[in-house]
Amino acid sequence: MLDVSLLRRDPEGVAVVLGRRGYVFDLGRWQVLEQERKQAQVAVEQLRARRHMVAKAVGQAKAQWEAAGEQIPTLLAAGEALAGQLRELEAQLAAAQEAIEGFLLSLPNLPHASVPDGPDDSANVVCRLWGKERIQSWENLSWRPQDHVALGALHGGMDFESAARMAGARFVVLQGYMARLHRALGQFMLDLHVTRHGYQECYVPYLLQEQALVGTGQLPRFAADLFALLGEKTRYLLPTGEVPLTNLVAEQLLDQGRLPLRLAALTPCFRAEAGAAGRDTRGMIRQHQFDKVELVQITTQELGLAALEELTGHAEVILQALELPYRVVSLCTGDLGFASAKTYDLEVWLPGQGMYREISSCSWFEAYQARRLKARYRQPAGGSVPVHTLNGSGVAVGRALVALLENHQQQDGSILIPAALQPYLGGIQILEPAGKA
RNA sequence: GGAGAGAUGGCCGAGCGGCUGAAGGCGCUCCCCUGCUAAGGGAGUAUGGGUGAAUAGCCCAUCGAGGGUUCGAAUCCCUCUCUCUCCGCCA
Repeated sequence: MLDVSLLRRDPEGVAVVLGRRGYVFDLGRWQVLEQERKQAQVAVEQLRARRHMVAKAVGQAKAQWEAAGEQIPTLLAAGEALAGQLRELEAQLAAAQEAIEGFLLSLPNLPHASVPDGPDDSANVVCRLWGKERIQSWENLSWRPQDHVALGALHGGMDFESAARMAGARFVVLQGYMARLHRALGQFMLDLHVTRHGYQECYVPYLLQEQALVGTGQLPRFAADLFALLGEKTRYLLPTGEVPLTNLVAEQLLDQGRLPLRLAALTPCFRAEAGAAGRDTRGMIRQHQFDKVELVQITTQELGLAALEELTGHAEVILQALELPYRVVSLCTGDLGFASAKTYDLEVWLPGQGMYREISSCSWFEAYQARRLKARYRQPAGGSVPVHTLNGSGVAVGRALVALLENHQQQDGSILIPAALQPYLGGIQILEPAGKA
């Protein structure tokens, strides 16, 4: 949610900045809503003030019965009339406020000044590249690298058919060392962030109520991306660990000394992928269910932007440790997520497909989520202000598995295990295709 | 699932339908005192909103949430949510 006082002070300026991300701010509608709200509010408050006076006068008249007792019936009648008027005006005010609330929730965040302008992902800016030599070595190869689906078939243990039979499209069953490799990746990542980057490990609910998803910005706009559960009370499957982790500070007033909070969790994620019909149907790239290590930081206004660089670096360490080439991309205004002020995507190189694919997305929400969540901190000078929230994948487990298979394959289809991961696989250094060893 | 108790400010905790935005304590801030520390004395200390040039006034809202009764509700009634205790069941 945007800062309401900023909207009141400078709606034209807000319209310009929102225009950078291709969002058309309805200035006229905002002004009408605001005027209606203001009118209704002033009227209601004046009436309430009069009601207070009357009610107080009744009390005083009763206290001095002999002197003022005869005024009571008049006062009661006046009060009754006021109460009737108030009822009507309060209904008007409530309607006006509801309209404003809905309007505010529908507005995306303002892109930060450092975000490049552009209409879509073609205008994203590559900030840096890691593992260039590795990518070049793929180009000089005498044999053709396979994609992870082919490698999965070769090794066994990656079963899309069984998954489809029981769950439908966009699911997978992993078995044997594929399943173990998947588990090892998640454990390795979470351990690294906890022991080396100072994140607090969290275990969180996977079923969430509407309010939590409104807080982080998935609702009300993106309900179609979520899985909702049937039942007497609507709950949603988490689309990302961001939602429970960030909601940890909802409705909280934190001491500045406790910030920044660094939180991490390994959770499944469930996405309806409603807008992606027919896209990435092959393999494990785009699934309805996947695991992800999520990093969340809760910090101050001063530290917000720097925390984005730090958090992105934390995600990069994972890819470096797994020896996976990647690039860091600054999303342009047109590609920026709804709630984000600035986002870096980490795109891993997939030699089997000859392209980069997103494996992590690190975003700084400024105070946008915090206002929705009512998450504030107390400043030493006094006063409380909304926190800044950030999150990033550190990283997506399924896609990491894909990247690992494709990047560490040998000509015979065997997979070399990076040194950092070996302790999580009982010291195994190489996975041989089924039937070969 | 059954029976009962509860939800008040940063925290703990009092609160008769009107004079309670809310006693008292803790914490915090400032001042005084003591050579340092500890102890002591004094003052202050919620949030959001409206109207203001204003971080000045004045006004409104907020005592878990939402309804209701009333001229007037933290206080009475109803519904919901959550917490606690006991019983049952369970990984």
